[in-house]
Amino acid sequence: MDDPSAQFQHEDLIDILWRQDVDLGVKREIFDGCLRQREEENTRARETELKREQEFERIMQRLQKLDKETGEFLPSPSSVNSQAVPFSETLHSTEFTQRSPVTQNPLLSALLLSQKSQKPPCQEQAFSELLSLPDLQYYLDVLESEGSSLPLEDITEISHHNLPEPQRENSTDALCGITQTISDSFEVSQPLSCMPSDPIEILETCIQTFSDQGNPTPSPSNTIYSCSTPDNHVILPKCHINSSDSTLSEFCPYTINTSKPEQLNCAPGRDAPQTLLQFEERHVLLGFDDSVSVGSLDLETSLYAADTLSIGQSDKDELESIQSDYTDLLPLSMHSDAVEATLYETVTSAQHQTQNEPTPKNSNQANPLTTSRAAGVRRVCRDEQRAQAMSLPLSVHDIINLPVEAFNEAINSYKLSSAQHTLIRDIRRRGKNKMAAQSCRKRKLDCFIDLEDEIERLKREKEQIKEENERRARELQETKEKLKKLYNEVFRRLRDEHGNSYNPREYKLQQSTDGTVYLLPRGTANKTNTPTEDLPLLYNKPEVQQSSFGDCNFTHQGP
DNA sequence: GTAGGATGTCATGCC
DNA sequence: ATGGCATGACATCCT
Repeated sequence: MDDPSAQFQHEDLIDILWRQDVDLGVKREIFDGCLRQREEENTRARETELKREQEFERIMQRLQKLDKETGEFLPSPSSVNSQAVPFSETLHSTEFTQRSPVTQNPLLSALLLSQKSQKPPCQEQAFSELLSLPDLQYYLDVLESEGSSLPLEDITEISHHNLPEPQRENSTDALCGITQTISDSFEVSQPLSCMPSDPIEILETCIQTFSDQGNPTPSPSNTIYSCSTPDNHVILPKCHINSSDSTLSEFCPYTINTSKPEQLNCAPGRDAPQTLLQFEERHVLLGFDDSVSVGSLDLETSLYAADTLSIGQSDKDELESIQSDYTDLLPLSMHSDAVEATLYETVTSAQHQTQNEPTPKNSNQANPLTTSRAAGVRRVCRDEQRAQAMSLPLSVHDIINLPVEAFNEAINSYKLSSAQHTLIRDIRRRGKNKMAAQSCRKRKLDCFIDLEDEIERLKREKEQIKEENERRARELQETKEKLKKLYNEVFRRLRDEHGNSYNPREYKLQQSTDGTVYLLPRGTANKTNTPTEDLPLLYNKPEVQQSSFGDCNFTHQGP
């Protein structure tokens, strides 16, 4: 401490800290002795290193900012500093010394300071060695000249290429050493956002970390904030995610799973809180975004938020998909009529509002597709909700549509309870019957349509037949008229052997089936078509007789 | 409040 | 015997 003013400030700070703890029985020598012993150990080297540490601090700040490339949400510079600054600097913070229960406890404080005088120099020694490297100095210059926006890899690349050949390997090693040292010190390797924002927690973590230096066995507190597990599962105490805990949501980009996975296969309890909790955890496991999975409140918020926006068709489809997912995943225990009505109101409200038109209540202009879908939201999903509630291993679609053999193999491959077995059979039966009913109704409708078409066709055919009949009746009438005229003409020209005409009231003409025409006296009922010998044969085959009646041949027989 | 359409579900018979 | 299909009847929901 060559600078008298700096030393005065240091002494002043010690006095302030001591006065805070004097009521707790801490002697002045605890502070003074430890610090002075430490000051004696470091002396001038410490002074120069402090400068470089400040430089390094600046570097670390910029390195944290550079981490934008990973898309990670970085903590505030204060928390970053808390990680990057050596532990001795942290202890000098008045905020920590005033607030931390560790430093407020004289025994812990003394122990802490004694550890500080022993352990931290190892860390500081490493920093000193690193910062004393010539290539690191070059790296600092590069940082100064290139600005703070370069990613770490780029900076490494630049420094590596710009460095003289012998220094390149050392520079890379130095950077790796820096990052390794930091990660070793705090066991925070990936999302720094998972570090606690509370300085007290940071301090306690650091204390535990430094206390465990040299002990390879990870203590719970050592790994409690570790975010670098391979499967990205954040090891944290129970983390309740809800809309009110926005801070935690921000600082926990990876959702936390504290339940065993196999628990999700168990049938959920009937009590709503537990079901809701499992519902949330299921979302967590499925990797849903927090904004969607935080619960019904947020979903409703998102749904209603969509109300105020003018969204396109794709958005509407997505919204409906979300709604479908939501209703599909809604546990059966939540499926009371009230909840159902509320849900439906929510869904239909969103749908109506997204169409930017007034609610078509009791209006015939309601979009049939929308209303049909709205009804379907409730109806179609019942079995899906039951399946979800019973944690059936097959989807409803598969349950219904799989062939019998595949279906039996599938359900035999799982160990299902009797309730699950019954439900899966019922779902298949209902699904099959549902499709059968739909096809049956469609057939019936088609049948009605076909019958109506047949009725129309038959009506048209009937009209045609009627017209044909009328036409033929007219033709028949005309033919009859012609025949009557012809008959009268024939009868008028007919003569007996004396040249007298026959009386039409006494005789008539009749034609047999073989074409022969007979003159029959009226009142004679010739039932047969066979000509008799006593009947006058008026017309016969030409070779039999010739008569004088026109061009016809008559056979005349007297009465 | 009521009528009517749409749909789901059950019961039953048949293959 | 079993499963699927067809269909009438009823219930429910919605307009």
